[in-house]
Parts: sequence; C-alpha cells; structure tokens
Amino acid sequence: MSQPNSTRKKLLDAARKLFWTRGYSNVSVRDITKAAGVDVALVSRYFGSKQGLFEATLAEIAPWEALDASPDDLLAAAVASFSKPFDPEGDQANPFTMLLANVIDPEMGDTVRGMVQHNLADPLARKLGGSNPDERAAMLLAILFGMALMRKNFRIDALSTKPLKEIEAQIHHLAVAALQFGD
Amino acid sequence: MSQPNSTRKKLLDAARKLFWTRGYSNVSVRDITKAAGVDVALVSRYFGSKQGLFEATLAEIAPWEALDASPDDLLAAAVASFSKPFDPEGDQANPFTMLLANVIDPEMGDTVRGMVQHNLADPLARKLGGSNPDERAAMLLAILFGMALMRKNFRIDALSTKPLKEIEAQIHHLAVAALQFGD
DNA sequence: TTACGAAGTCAACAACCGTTGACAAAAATC
DNA sequence: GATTTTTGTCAACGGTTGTTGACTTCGTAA
Repeated sequence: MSQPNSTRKKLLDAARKLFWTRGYSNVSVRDITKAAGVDVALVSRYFGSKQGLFEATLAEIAPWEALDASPDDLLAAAVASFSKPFDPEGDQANPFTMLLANVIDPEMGDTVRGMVQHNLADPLARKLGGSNPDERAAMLLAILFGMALMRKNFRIDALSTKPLKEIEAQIHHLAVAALQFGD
Repeated sequence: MSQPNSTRKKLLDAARKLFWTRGYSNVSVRDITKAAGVDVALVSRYFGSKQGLFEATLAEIAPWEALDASPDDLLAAAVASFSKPFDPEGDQANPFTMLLANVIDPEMGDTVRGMVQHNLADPLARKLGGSNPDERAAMLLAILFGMALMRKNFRIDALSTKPLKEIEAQIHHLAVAALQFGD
C-alpha cells in the first residue's frame, strides 16, 4: 500500500494540490480522482470519505520550521517558509496557501482557524517573549499572510512579477517593524 | 420596485451578507431566498441568474474613500475602512471581507483580482507617488488585508478580542513602516 | 491448481444545485 | 368593474454532489 506510485499516494498528491489551492468545498471527489487517474469509489475505500481524504492531507504537515530556528534566523526562516512549495518538485501549494484557501470554507473553517491559533500564533508568541508577545506574533503573521495573499491570491503586479528575493526583502522590512511594536 | 422593503432589496441584502462572508460558490440561491423569506424563482425574475445577483451586490460598492482623503488622513481613512461594515446598521460584511472571501472562488476569482488591482492597488500607488509607489501600495494593502484576515477570518485571540481602537494603532504602526520602504 | 483477500470497475442512490415555465394572486390602469 | 400588468407560488427539469454495494480482476499463499 505504500509503493511509490500506489493509488493512495496518487490520491493524496492530487487532493493536496486541489484542496490546498481551491478550497475544500470548491473541489469535488471526481475532480480529484480524475486528476489522479483512478476510479471515484477508491476515495471511499482508502480514506473513508472526502473529509477523511482532506484530513489525510493535513496530517502530512510538519510543525512550522521557523519555530525551531535560532532567534537570529527566525525572521528569515519565517519569510522563507511562506514561499516554499510543500512538494519540493512540482506543485505550488504549501501549508500557508492551504490555510488561506480554506479559512472561509463552511465545513473546514473551524479546523483551519484552530491550526493558525494553536500551531502558529501561540507557539510563535511563546518563542518571541518580551512585551506584548501575542500582539507581535499576530502582527508578524498578518504581514506574512498579507504578503502571500497579495502575491499569490490577488496577484498584484508589483508583487507577483518580482523575483522572490525582492519580496522577501519587503517582508523583512515590515516584519522588523512588527517585532518592534510596543517597545 | 424600489419600495424600502421590496423583494428586490430583501434579496440584495441577504445576498450581500451571504456572498460577502461565505464566498460565491459556497452559497446557494436557496440559502439566499430562505434568508430573504422569498421564493426561489424570484432570483431569476429580478436578477436573471445567481451570477447576476452577485454582480448586483458588487455594483453597490462605492470607490474606496481613502483615495479621496488628504495625504495626512490617508492612513487613518484606509485603516478605518477595513473595519467598517458595509451596512451602517447590521451585518458584518464590508467590501474587503468580500474580496477575501471570493478571491479563491473558481468562478469569481478573476473578477475579484481585477477589482483589487484596478480599484485599490493602482489608484493607491498613483496617490502615493514618490519612489516605488507600486511596491509601497502593495505593502500597505498587504498589511490592511493581513490584519483583517487575522482579526475577522482566522480570529486570532490577540486581535479578535481587542477593541477596534487598539487594532487600528497596531495597523498604523505597520503602515508607517510600509510607506517608508525604499527611501 | 485452488482458494482467498486485496484492488479496481461500474452503475446506481438520494440529496442538492441553478434554472424554467405554467399558473394563481395582487395591483395598477383604463 | 373589467382588463392588463406586475408579482408571487409551485413543481419540475437536467446536472452534479458524496457515497454505496455488487461485481470482476489480480496477486499471492496454501
């Protein structure tokens, strides 16, 4: 069942790419099975349900690497993680685009909100420490998500056409200001 | 047809509230007509189609008021507009939550992207002038959308439980940094 | 070779989707 | 008051949704 090209992996890859970019409710199981080249009924066999397949893609997500970085590298690691695709070779989706795509979803919104609060905002605030850690963590995330939103989702020309290096410099400029809040 | 409580207005109010928070594809015409307390077939009669009803809600949107503010008031006006609900008395939705809710929509994403580029980013860059106007405009929008996202959509505790005044101070702190970029 | 369990195929289900047309009720015009 | 126009009601349509169960195919162990 864990052959490199097994049906399970085909489904998981196709589901991640589609769910994480279009959002849970905007993707049908037939979209996924067509992209994976397998029969519709196999979703039910391998993952129980559409929701089970979605949750299987969430289970792949590792803890946010920026939380393990040294204080000096925190900003660089945080910025980099927002642009790195989940799968090194291939698709565009990463865990942060997934969060953006699913937060307004009527079925998965609560799940996604919980992930941002407990897996990103809370541990980041603990790592930051100092004064107003929760507010500064939220501001940092707002910048990261906001810039990702402008570049990847709204595709504003000034951001989507620039090389990644320049964007990261802009994010860094804003992030420094966020971390200085309340001093 | 333009009585204060006419069917057309009931449909438009319900459609705005639902479309602008859940996103176009996540709302059915039966959801809207049930909320409005009218028959399903009347969407077709008054607006031609579901898409026509959605576009009618978009037609209500006035130009971004921050673009008319004096340079000194620009930041304050921009910040305030992101928290002000569309309808003074009542629902939560405003044009910016609408943009967030519909940008990943498979049918309305292109429309929404065009609005952000042409109605927000481009005129804001023209108003800012100076060096790197497009980049600074995009960064300012990233902050505004990012903070709205954290507060309203992800509902991060540190932002969603605070009074609006404190949030606006945080946004202002970040926005000043955005406008100083590239000096 | 046989037997067995896993893997894949296919058709169908009930529910929901946007939309339509025939019809009844109400309002406005003459 | 009669006629016309507007407005609202109801049932149905073709299509898509997630899910299921019966079936065939395949690989492997006895």
